[in-house]
Amino acid sequence: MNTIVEERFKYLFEEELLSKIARSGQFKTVSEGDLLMTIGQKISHMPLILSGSLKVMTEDEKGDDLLLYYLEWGDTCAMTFSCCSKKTVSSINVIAEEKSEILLIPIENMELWMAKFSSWRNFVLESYNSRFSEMLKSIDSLAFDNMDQRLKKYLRDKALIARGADLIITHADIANDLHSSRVVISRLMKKLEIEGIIKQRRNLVEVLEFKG
DNA sequence: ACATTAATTGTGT
DNA sequence: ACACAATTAATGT
Repeated sequence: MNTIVEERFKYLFEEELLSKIARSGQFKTVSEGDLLMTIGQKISHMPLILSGSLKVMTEDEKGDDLLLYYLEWGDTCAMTFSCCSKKTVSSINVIAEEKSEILLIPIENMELWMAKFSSWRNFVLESYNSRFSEMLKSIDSLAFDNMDQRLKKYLRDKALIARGADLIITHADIANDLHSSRVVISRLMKKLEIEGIIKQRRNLVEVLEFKG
Protein backbone atom coordinates (compact mmCIF):
# COMPACT_ATOMS: atom_id res chain seq x y z
CA MET A 1 0.00 0.00 0.00
CA ASN A 2 3.05 2.15 0.36
CA THR A 3 3.38 1.89 -3.34
CA ILE A 4 -0.02 3.24 -4.21
CA VAL A 5 0.43 6.22 -1.94
CA GLU A 6 3.69 6.99 -3.65
CA GLU A 7 2.25 6.57 -7.08
CA ARG A 8 -0.49 9.05 -6.42
CA PHE A 9 1.42 11.69 -4.53
CA LYS A 10 5.07 11.36 -5.48
CA TYR A 11 4.97 14.55 -7.49
CA LEU A 12 3.12 16.55 -4.90
CA PHE A 13 4.85 15.80 -1.64
CA GLU A 14 8.41 15.43 -0.44
CA GLU A 15 9.79 12.14 0.82
CA GLU A 16 9.43 12.87 4.47
CA LEU A 17 5.80 13.78 4.14
CA LEU A 18 5.08 10.80 1.96
CA SER A 19 6.37 8.40 4.56
CA LYS A 20 4.44 10.14 7.29
CA ILE A 21 1.31 9.86 5.25
CA ALA A 22 1.93 6.21 4.66
CA ARG A 23 2.67 5.59 8.31
CA SER A 24 -0.17 7.44 9.98
CA GLY A 25 -2.81 6.88 7.37
CA GLN A 26 -5.26 4.09 7.78
CA PHE A 27 -5.95 2.31 4.53
CA LYS A 28 -9.50 1.45 3.68
CA THR A 29 -11.43 0.14 0.74
CA VAL A 30 -15.09 0.83 0.30
CA SER A 31 -17.55 -0.50 -2.19
CA GLU A 32 -20.30 1.23 -4.05
CA GLY A 33 -22.94 2.78 -1.86
CA ASP A 34 -20.94 2.60 1.37
CA LEU A 35 -21.46 5.45 3.79
CA LEU A 36 -18.19 7.12 4.76
CA MET A 37 -19.61 9.93 6.77
CA THR A 38 -23.02 11.13 7.80
CA ILE A 39 -24.42 14.42 9.01
CA GLY A 40 -23.92 14.94 12.71
CA GLN A 41 -21.00 12.58 12.94
CA LYS A 42 -17.84 13.72 14.65
CA ILE A 43 -14.94 14.20 12.34
CA SER A 44 -11.79 12.46 13.45
CA HIS A 45 -10.08 11.77 10.17
CA MET A 46 -9.74 13.36 6.81
CA PRO A 47 -9.90 11.17 3.76
CA LEU A 48 -7.40 11.11 0.93
CA ILE A 49 -8.78 9.46 -2.14
CA LEU A 50 -6.40 7.02 -3.74
CA SER A 51 -8.72 5.56 -6.32
CA GLY A 52 -12.38 5.57 -7.19
CA SER A 53 -14.70 8.43 -6.39
CA LEU A 54 -16.91 9.72 -3.62
CA LYS A 55 -20.08 11.71 -3.67
CA VAL A 56 -20.55 14.61 -1.27
CA MET A 57 -24.05 15.70 -0.35
CA THR A 58 -26.05 17.77 2.11
CA GLU A 59 -29.61 17.40 3.17
CA ASP A 60 -32.24 20.09 3.10
CA GLU A 61 -34.97 20.60 5.67
CA LYS A 62 -37.04 17.87 4.15
CA GLY A 63 -34.25 15.38 4.26
CA ASP A 64 -33.76 15.31 0.53
CA ASP A 65 -30.25 14.81 -0.69
CA LEU A 66 -28.53 17.55 -2.60
CA LEU A 67 -25.39 16.76 -4.50
CA LEU A 68 -22.55 19.15 -3.81
CA TYR A 69 -19.64 17.69 -5.70
CA TYR A 70 -17.62 14.60 -6.46
CA LEU A 71 -14.19 13.73 -5.13
CA GLU A 72 -11.73 11.78 -7.22
CA TRP A 73 -8.23 10.46 -6.65
CA GLY A 74 -5.85 13.08 -5.47
CA ASP A 75 -8.69 15.02 -3.88
CA THR A 76 -9.36 15.49 -0.26
CA CYS A 77 -12.49 16.57 1.49
CA ALA A 78 -12.61 20.33 1.77
CA MET A 79 -15.40 20.28 4.30
CA THR A 80 -13.25 18.28 6.65
CA PHE A 81 -10.66 20.99 6.40
CA SER A 82 -13.07 23.72 7.37
CA CYS A 83 -14.00 21.71 10.43
CA CYS A 84 -10.61 20.62 11.59
CA SER A 85 -9.47 23.58 13.63
CA LYS A 86 -12.53 23.44 15.80
CA LYS A 87 -13.96 20.17 16.89
CA THR A 88 -17.05 20.11 14.78
CA VAL A 89 -19.52 17.63 13.48
CA SER A 90 -20.03 16.89 9.85
CA SER A 91 -22.59 18.84 7.90
CA ILE A 92 -22.37 16.53 4.94
CA ASN A 93 -22.99 12.99 3.84
CA VAL A 94 -20.31 11.19 1.94
CA ILE A 95 -20.98 7.97 0.12
CA ALA A 96 -18.89 5.92 -2.26
CA GLU A 97 -19.86 6.36 -5.87
CA GLU A 98 -17.93 3.24 -6.83
CA LYS A 99 -15.45 0.84 -5.30
CA SER A 100 -12.78 3.10 -3.92
CA GLU A 101 -9.59 3.11 -1.90
CA ILE A 102 -9.02 5.81 0.64
CA LEU A 103 -6.54 6.75 3.30
CA LEU A 104 -7.78 8.07 6.63
CA ILE A 105 -5.55 10.70 8.16
CA PRO A 106 -6.14 11.72 11.77
CA ILE A 107 -6.99 15.39 11.86
CA GLU A 108 -4.35 16.10 14.49
CA ASN A 109 -1.86 15.66 11.73
CA MET A 110 -3.51 18.30 9.63
CA GLU A 111 -2.36 21.25 11.68
CA LEU A 112 1.00 19.73 12.25
CA TRP A 113 1.65 19.21 8.59
CA MET A 114 0.11 22.48 7.58
CA ALA A 115 2.76 24.23 9.60
CA LYS A 116 5.60 21.99 8.64
CA PHE A 117 5.14 21.18 4.96
CA SER A 118 4.41 23.84 2.41
CA SER A 119 3.51 21.20 -0.14
CA TRP A 120 0.78 19.96 2.16
CA ARG A 121 -0.46 23.46 2.78
CA ASN A 122 -0.68 24.11 -0.93
CA PHE A 123 -2.39 20.84 -1.57
CA VAL A 124 -5.08 21.46 1.00
CA LEU A 125 -5.67 25.08 0.06
CA GLU A 126 -5.76 24.25 -3.60
CA SER A 127 -8.27 21.51 -3.01
CA TYR A 128 -10.34 23.77 -0.81
CA ASN A 129 -10.34 26.46 -3.46
CA SER A 130 -11.45 24.33 -6.32
CA ARG A 131 -14.23 22.69 -4.33
CA PHE A 132 -15.36 26.07 -3.17
CA SER A 133 -15.61 27.52 -6.63
CA GLU A 134 -17.37 24.43 -7.82
CA MET A 135 -19.95 24.88 -5.14
CA LEU A 136 -20.37 28.50 -6.10
CA LYS A 137 -21.08 27.44 -9.65
CA SER A 138 -23.61 24.90 -8.44
CA ILE A 139 -25.36 27.45 -6.32
CA ASP A 140 -25.27 29.92 -9.16
CA SER A 141 -27.00 27.67 -11.61
CA LEU A 142 -29.37 26.60 -8.88
CA ALA A 143 -30.40 30.18 -8.31
CA PHE A 144 -30.85 30.83 -12.00
CA ASP A 145 -32.64 27.56 -12.24
CA ASN A 146 -31.50 26.58 -15.65
CA MET A 147 -31.68 22.88 -15.37
CA ASP A 148 -30.31 22.51 -18.88
CA GLN A 149 -26.84 23.55 -17.86
CA ARG A 150 -26.96 21.67 -14.64
CA LEU A 151 -27.98 18.45 -16.31
CA LYS A 152 -25.31 18.74 -18.98
CA LYS A 153 -22.65 19.38 -16.37
CA TYR A 154 -23.92 16.49 -14.32
CA LEU A 155 -23.69 14.11 -17.26
CA ARG A 156 -20.23 15.32 -18.14
CA ASP A 157 -19.00 14.90 -14.57
CA LYS A 158 -20.55 11.50 -14.38
CA ALA A 159 -18.96 10.36 -17.62
CA LEU A 160 -15.63 11.65 -16.43
CA ILE A 161 -15.85 9.66 -13.24
CA ALA A 162 -17.08 6.54 -14.97
CA ARG A 163 -14.22 6.96 -17.43
CA GLY A 164 -16.57 6.10 -20.26
CA ALA A 165 -19.53 7.40 -22.16
CA ASP A 166 -21.94 4.79 -20.93
CA LEU A 167 -23.76 5.62 -17.74
CA ILE A 168 -25.97 3.05 -16.14
CA ILE A 169 -28.52 5.26 -14.53
CA THR A 170 -32.21 6.07 -14.58
CA HIS A 171 -33.96 9.39 -14.93
CA ALA A 172 -35.19 9.03 -11.39
CA ASP A 173 -31.64 8.66 -10.08
CA ILE A 174 -30.58 11.80 -11.86
CA ALA A 175 -33.56 13.68 -10.55
CA ASN A 176 -32.58 12.74 -7.00
CA ASP A 177 -29.02 13.90 -7.41
CA LEU A 178 -30.10 17.14 -9.01
CA HIS A 179 -32.92 17.78 -6.64
CA SER A 180 -35.45 17.82 -9.39
CA SER A 181 -38.33 15.66 -10.42
CA ARG A 182 -38.18 12.71 -12.71
CA VAL A 183 -40.55 14.29 -15.20
CA VAL A 184 -38.50 17.36 -15.91
CA ILE A 185 -35.39 15.24 -16.29
CA SER A 186 -37.19 13.03 -18.78
CA ARG A 187 -38.20 16.05 -20.82
CA LEU A 188 -34.74 17.57 -20.79
CA MET A 189 -33.15 14.25 -21.61
CA LYS A 190 -35.44 13.96 -24.58
CA LYS A 191 -34.25 17.35 -25.79
CA LEU A 192 -30.63 16.44 -25.33
CA GLU A 193 -31.22 13.29 -27.30
CA ILE A 194 -32.77 15.23 -30.16
CA GLU A 195 -29.91 17.70 -30.05
CA GLY A 196 -27.59 14.75 -30.48
CA ILE A 197 -25.80 15.24 -27.19
CA ILE A 198 -26.81 11.90 -25.78
CA LYS A 199 -28.39 8.62 -26.71
CA GLN A 200 -30.45 6.61 -24.32
CA ARG A 201 -31.97 3.26 -23.75
CA ARG A 202 -33.56 2.00 -20.62
CA ASN A 203 -31.16 2.34 -17.67
CA LEU A 204 -28.46 3.60 -19.98
CA VAL A 205 -27.28 7.00 -21.11
CA GLU A 206 -24.51 7.45 -23.65
CA VAL A 207 -22.76 10.76 -23.51
CA LEU A 208 -21.66 11.17 -27.10
CA GLU A 209 -19.32 14.02 -26.31
CA PHE A 210 -17.09 11.65 -24.41
CA LYS A 211 -15.94 9.22 -27.05
CA GLY A 212 -12.47 8.87 -28.49
C1' DA B 1 -41.07 -19.26 -26.53
C1' DC B 2 -44.75 -17.02 -24.44
C1' DA B 3 -47.38 -14.51 -20.95
C1' DT B 4 -47.26 -11.87 -16.83
C1' DT B 5 -45.42 -8.28 -14.03
C1' DA B 6 -42.65 -4.60 -12.68
C1' DA B 7 -39.92 -0.63 -13.61
C1' DT B 8 -38.68 3.08 -16.59
C1' DT B 9 -39.71 6.60 -19.79
C1' DG B 10 -42.84 9.75 -22.59
C1' DT B 11 -46.70 13.07 -22.88
C1' DG B 12 -50.97 15.69 -22.29
C1' DT B 13 -53.50 18.30 -19.07
C1' DA C 1 -47.52 18.20 -10.33
C1' DC C 2 -50.35 14.53 -11.65
C1' DA C 3 -52.10 10.74 -14.17
C1' DC C 4 -51.79 7.63 -17.51
C1' DA C 5 -49.89 5.50 -21.92
C1' DA C 6 -46.12 3.34 -24.06
C1' DT C 7 -42.00 0.87 -23.90
C1' DT C 8 -38.69 -2.22 -22.18
C1' DA C 9 -36.53 -5.44 -18.97
C1' DA C 10 -37.08 -9.32 -15.64
C1' DT C 11 -39.27 -13.50 -14.28
C1' DG C 12 -41.93 -17.52 -14.18
C1' DT C 13 -44.22 -21.36 -16.67
